[in-house]
Amino acid sequence: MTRSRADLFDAETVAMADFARAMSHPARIAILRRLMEEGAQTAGQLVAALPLAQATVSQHLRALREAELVVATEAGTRITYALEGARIRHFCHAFQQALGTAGVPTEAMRACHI
Amino acid sequence: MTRSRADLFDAETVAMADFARAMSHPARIAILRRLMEEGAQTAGQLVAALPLAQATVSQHLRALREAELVVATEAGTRITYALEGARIRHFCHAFQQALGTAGVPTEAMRACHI
DNA sequence: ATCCTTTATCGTATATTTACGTTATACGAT
DNA sequence: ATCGTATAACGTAAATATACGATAAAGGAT
Repeated sequence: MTRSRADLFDAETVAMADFARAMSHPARIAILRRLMEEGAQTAGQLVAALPLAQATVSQHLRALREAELVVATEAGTRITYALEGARIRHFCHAFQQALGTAGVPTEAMRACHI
Repeated sequence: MTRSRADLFDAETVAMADFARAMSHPARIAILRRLMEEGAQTAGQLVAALPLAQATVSQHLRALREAELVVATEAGTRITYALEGARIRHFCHAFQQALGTAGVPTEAMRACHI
């Protein structure tokens, strides 16, 4: 990957790839799904819920923070994570727009019963 | 990643992560977007459209094939790639369902003008 | 038969990711 | 002040991903 990325592809394409990459590990998907289902959770709660060492979960949380898919708020010694709802929705929508209608019969085709 | 994956996470979570991983490189996003916008393309057309060597594009196409996001059909010496529309739609929908409504005000909240 | 085109595969160098033990930091409780 | 808890950051080994030249395989054209 010598020096590819922003130089070689347009910004929108790179942004979509970065978003997908942030989601490209089961642990990170599991974290996001859990935050969605249970609401905000502390790092410790997430560690307890995942089959990985604390250091590893912390590393995945950093990746999600850096991709701005979650926000962390400190309260004393605890750190609570919550979804960046707006940003996640934005990208789900972008994917839906860009790719989510692939091969869907058009109005005209359906009108003709093709 | 010593031996994680299917052992440690549920199938749905792994499937979503695998889909995201298949999309996690700008070249692969660019390929998918192009197939969406221009319709099916030969490998050669995709090579011409991307700032990467033929071998590299071929490798990205294999990744997309293995993730079943595209299908290849041979015609003589040419190989034409097309989107696996149904599968892509399925996952765009799955992400929308699982994460795409994060932080959206509920009916009840909106009714109360919160 | 020979040559050219098209595309996949091989080999390989480099970069990135993942996992985890260990250590550092910072807060709260005693 | 000391100790325990909660978390991030460091260091590092192993696995994967990325890029690309070179080569192989298979059709088509002459």
